[in-house]
Amino acid sequence: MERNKESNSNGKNANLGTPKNFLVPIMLLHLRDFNAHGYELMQKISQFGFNAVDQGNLYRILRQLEKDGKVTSEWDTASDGPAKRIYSITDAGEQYLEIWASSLANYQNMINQFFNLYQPFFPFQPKESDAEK
Amino acid sequence: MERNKESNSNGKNANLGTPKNFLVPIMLLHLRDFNAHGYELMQKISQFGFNAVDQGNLYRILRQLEKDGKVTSEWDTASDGPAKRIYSITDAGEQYLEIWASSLANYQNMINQFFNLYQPFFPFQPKESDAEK
DNA sequence: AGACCCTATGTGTAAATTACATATATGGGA
DNA sequence: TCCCATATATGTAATTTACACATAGGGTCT
Repeated sequence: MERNKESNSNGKNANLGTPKNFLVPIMLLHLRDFNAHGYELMQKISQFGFNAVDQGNLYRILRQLEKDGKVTSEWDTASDGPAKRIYSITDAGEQYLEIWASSLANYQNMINQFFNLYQPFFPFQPKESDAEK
Repeated sequence: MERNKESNSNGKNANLGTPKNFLVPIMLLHLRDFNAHGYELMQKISQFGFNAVDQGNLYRILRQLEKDGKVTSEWDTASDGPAKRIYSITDAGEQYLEIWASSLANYQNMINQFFNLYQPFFPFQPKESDAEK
């Protein structure tokens, strides 16, 4: 059966235009500042501006990043609760984050271009609110 | 056989983080300003900041947009060369473009948040160059 | 002890999206 | 005629995302 298309009948448009793999740089960015396990990352990231983070996806990405040598992990069995897999970023991971940053900057420019063309007709203006007195 | 992963051996990272369906709002935006056929759109858009536009993808998107009632088309057999399918945006298309705009604004904020956290360590700064004198 | 919930990490798989290759046709110029 | 630029389109593999589900530790309430 067919899944809901973007614009479904109830008018909710959940996730138009989210960039591919956007979780990747966000995760690496957090891991650059502090080591963390998946569940912890998930909570921090959900306060980042996402509607929701798919945990299955998040754990899968972590495993893939590890396979690619961009993060490393080890079990923490000492602290309370179920064992946690603590992730740390590697040098390769930081370099990869740099590449991501330049890519995001590039896309940022595209969005700006979009709004440059868009605004003349419909002055939506995302931030930087009006108040021209 | 497996396709190239993002970061391939020669260091070229073609398309990290390109947003999903980004062609859609760009195309609608252009169609809002003037009716056009696919080939024409492709050329204008390739000057927008994309490395390359997949024409198969572009034509497929146009057909899908038409199926969804966001654009309409008619053949132009009068002018030179092969027949062109001229597309026009509909009211539904313009509304859809609005939704896209707010979605892109939202993502713009996320990127800004990203750079707010990223910069303290690595002052990449996408635009708005330094010169603090 | 058993039921229940929160933490924590994963796998299975269908759907959606993108990338790459290829097919077809018109018309102009050499 | 052959080639090239224009113009539209399909086939299909690879990638990415979404949604469902599985497993397990440890605390609390009864």
